[in-house]
Amino acid sequence: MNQNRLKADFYQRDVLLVAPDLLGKQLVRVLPNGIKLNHLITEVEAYKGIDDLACHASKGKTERNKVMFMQGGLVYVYLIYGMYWMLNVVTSVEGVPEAVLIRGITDYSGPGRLTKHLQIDKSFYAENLMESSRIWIEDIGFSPEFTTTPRIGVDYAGSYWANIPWRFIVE
DNA sequence: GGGACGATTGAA
DNA sequence: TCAATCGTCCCA
Repeated sequence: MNQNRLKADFYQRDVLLVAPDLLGKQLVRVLPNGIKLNHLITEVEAYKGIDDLACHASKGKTERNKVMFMQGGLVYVYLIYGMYWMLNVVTSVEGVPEAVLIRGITDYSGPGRLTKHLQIDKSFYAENLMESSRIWIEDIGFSPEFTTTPRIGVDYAGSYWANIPWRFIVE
């Protein structure tokens, strides 16, 4: 089993290649009680490097975002508005801070709603998707059509970065 | 030590 | 339209 699990060669590419490629992939989460949850990824956003003013890495490396500077294939989670955990997948190679925010999966729309369903919290910070036994992503041979739009909730980044079409949504 | 703010959500 | 709710970051 798990021969379909995505590995380093998938994650350690440019975030603008990885983000749309994650659409239609299967996110697997094994809960503490052993229940296995499977959902297809339906919506993502790309956050790319220190120049992208909407990306947390644009303010330099901090305790919160340091995992973005590590190798692709790790998990970046952080708390937003004091109550929602955001699930991100780190991409590219060590030293290049990029990540994909998982904004939607089948049956659950919204980044805060899906992490609540999947029981994702701070304990997943820097979790390795290529080795973990409680969360990983599989290729089921599905590459859906998708559309792009500007990213959500990043108006503070200025018109250029707030309007660049780096949100990817399954049709 | 203090204060402002955020890659959201659901209810009014 | 707006409150909930708190870790992180920046300034003093």
